[in-house]
Amino acid sequence: MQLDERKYLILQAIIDDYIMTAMPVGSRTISRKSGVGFSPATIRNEMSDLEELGYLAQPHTSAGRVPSYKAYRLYVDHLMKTVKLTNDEREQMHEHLVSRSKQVENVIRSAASVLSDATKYTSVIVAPKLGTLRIRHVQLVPVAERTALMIIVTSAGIVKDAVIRVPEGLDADDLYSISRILTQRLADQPLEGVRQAFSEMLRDAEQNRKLLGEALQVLEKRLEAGGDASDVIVGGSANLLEYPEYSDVNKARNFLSVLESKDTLRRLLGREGSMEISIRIGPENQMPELNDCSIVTASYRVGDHSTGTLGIIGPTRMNYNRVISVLDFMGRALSDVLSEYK
Amino acid sequence: MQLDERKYLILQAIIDDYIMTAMPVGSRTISRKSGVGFSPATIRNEMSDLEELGYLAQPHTSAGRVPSYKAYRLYVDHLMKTVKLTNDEREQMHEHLVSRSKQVENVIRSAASVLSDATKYTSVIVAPKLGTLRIRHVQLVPVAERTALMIIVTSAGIVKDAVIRVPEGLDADDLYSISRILTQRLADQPLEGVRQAFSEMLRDAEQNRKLLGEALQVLEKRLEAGGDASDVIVGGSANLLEYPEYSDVNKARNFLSVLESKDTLRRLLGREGSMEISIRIGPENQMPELNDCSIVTASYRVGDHSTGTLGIIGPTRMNYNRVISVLDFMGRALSDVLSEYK
DNA sequence: GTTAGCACTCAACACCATCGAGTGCTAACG
DNA sequence: CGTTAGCACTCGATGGTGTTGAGTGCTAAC
Repeated sequence: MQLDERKYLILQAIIDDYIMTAMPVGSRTISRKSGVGFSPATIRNEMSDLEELGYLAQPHTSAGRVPSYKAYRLYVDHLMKTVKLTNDEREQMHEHLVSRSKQVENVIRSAASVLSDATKYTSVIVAPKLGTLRIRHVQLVPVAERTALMIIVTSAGIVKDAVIRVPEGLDADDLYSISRILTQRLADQPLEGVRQAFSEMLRDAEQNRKLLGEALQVLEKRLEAGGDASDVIVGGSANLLEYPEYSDVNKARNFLSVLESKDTLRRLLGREGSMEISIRIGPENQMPELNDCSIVTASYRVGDHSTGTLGIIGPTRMNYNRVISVLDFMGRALSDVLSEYK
Repeated sequence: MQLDERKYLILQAIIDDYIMTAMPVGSRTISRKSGVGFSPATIRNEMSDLEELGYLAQPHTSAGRVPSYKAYRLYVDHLMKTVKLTNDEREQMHEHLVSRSKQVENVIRSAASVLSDATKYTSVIVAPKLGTLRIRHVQLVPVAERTALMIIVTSAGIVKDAVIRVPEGLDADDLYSISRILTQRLADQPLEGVRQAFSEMLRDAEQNRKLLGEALQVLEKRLEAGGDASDVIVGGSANLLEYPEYSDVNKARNFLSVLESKDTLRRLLGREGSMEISIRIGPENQMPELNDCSIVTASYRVGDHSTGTLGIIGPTRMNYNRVISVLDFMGRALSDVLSEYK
């Protein structure tokens, strides 16, 4: 059996309704809707077909139908009519985003709360991937006897810092000289390439071998760890309780636990890196805990590289339309704000 | 009417039981308990007295009694027998705490998750108050044309950074010289006194007035804002859903919203600064949303100053005993770890 | 002063009838 | 031949009813 025009129309109406109400949709409801000129009986026949095709499911015999994952997939791929954000909304969001300090972490934090406010779902943002950023400046700052803070300023203005041990007897001026050398050598290198650069330096400057060795180690650890917990920011986790699908405390707890595990989130969001919007519906997430959730992500850039991800997590019956518009806009806005230093 | 020995005993037994079960406790239950050698009837009489005195309440006529806030207050003040943590637990917690990077934010993050793991409640930690920290080093790092990052290393090793605009034509070396001057002047000053120091410098060095003016402004803003969102760290928010008092979704949402508002949390925790443990039960929190919650806080020090707060938020019937032991231990452990730089 | 006994209260639970939204099928209609 | 009205059927939701049991308060006896 093929899907004809009318089946599309009806399926769309069902999904639209279900997204709003979270209640199984009956034939009468659809029939009454504007744009559909058929009697409940006709609709019932079509619904029966759609069920057979795997797009709809019945919770029980005498209930309406609910969309299946397959239906959502079809919906986001073909049926959805994109809505635009009003200029008002855009302005408001943009304003919130730029109003705070320019520090990257703060910008991202603001972005997360703007996202969750605008969508009423939970938002997650992953900070720029370190590997793709370029080093702008390296600075060693004395902290205590034989201890220094290594600060790395990148093209995104982000500061990565780490405490390292330094050989005895180096004062602030020594550290500055070393910083200068480090900066000269490493400036404009992507963090990824930093390793070779370091090894070259090790050959050159024998006397500072120990210091550089430690700095290298720390850097490497940073890189492979992929950043720490502060790099994944969650906004609006209270929103999830607004939706009836999480009024079951166990489901809600499940969801919350996922939100607390930053590693999992990073993994979930960090899969693809294109500018396009990625939508994963229910089981497509490959995580049993998130079988009833959808994740919509977009990515943002710092400078020329696509580096970070922003996303919305919500029930499968989320308002994809709205979420996509918001994410798309915010992705661009975030890229703009963060690329300002470039 | 006065509370005699037996009334204390019974009240304690009731609270202990209620903390475990969250169910109204009846006279039989108490009577059966070891240590109480009276029949249910006797206990009933005593319970009736205790109710009249305001220590107990009855949800409805034919139910058992539940402790009132007044009872919890009495409990934590007088009745509670302190339990010690096992050495095993102490070691385990300490290990988790020091295992990660030494960066202050990471230490605090670890501490929050250790706290919530150990207590099964939600933990909140407020980073050291800036005002009491001493400046160790100030460094300006070029980020882009006319933009520099001002990094302030404090006695706790914390880095406060802020983007500031600088006059045109200053290169890295100029910034370094300025940093040196700043460091010389400001080193060992508490952040609180920084303002006067700055004004003095403004008089001295006319030519850098603009730069310093901006730096001063930024610093001031930082100080009065009391830090940004990253200074309040919440751990184990999923834990709250373990308790039947939050199986009502609305209550849970209430709670979650509070946890998301970092400002509120800072206010809630930041009230007192003594090393002692502070316990606020139900309405004592002065926040209607938290009428069913208790907040137990301890403070930790960096160096000599009492500066930050760590706390547990949970239902009023929380296991005060355990929570207090854990907080006390963690307060000390955190102080040790953070004061290492001193 | 303590306790056994007893009548009373009331939430929780199971049971049952009713209601209504929704379906599938069939037959009639244009 | 597609569409629709009509109708019997299903089944969750709702609300009323009776029962159960935990718990109380009171009184009288120990």
